[in-house]
Amino acid sequence: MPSDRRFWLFKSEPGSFSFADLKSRPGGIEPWDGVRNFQARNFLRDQVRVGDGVLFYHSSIPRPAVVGIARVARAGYPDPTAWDPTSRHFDPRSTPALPGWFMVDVQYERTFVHEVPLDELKHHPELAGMVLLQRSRLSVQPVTAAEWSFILRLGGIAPESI
DNA sequence: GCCAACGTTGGC
DNA sequence: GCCAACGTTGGC
Repeated sequence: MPSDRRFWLFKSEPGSFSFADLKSRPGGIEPWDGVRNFQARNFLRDQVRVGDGVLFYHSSIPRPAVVGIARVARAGYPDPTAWDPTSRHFDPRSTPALPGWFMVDVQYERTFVHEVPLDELKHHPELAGMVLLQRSRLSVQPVTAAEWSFILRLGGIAPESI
């Protein structure tokens, strides 16, 4: 594993797009479009790199949880749904010449042996600094290497096996 | 379904 | 540039 690998947490409502949906995609790859928050956009455009680790989080369900991991298959590129008038993510301020929104591709990697629910994340002092617990609404957020390894172990995955 | 948190918009 | 209004997210 490259030492400069970064880690992220991506949120998705499983009713719209679930981790099982990701797994079933050809090659396990999904274009992560439609992000319309400036802070998340900046991460996608400037910080997220190929090979980075992604915690896949299911939100807006009775038991929100990290359910598995993915990796970044393609780094930031312009999100074409922004200039598609038929898209629910259409934004007329963004054009192919001057794109306003960015996306990455993610690829399925491993399903956790045990889901790690939000309630459990909250109860580990090691995770008290997680962005998820402080700015819960951010849909793409950084995770530290220590948080990554800790959460993988909670999920039943040996971090050194990834 | 409620509502708190908070990001975004727009009037001034 | 401030800030009130508004819209959205997401836990519960």
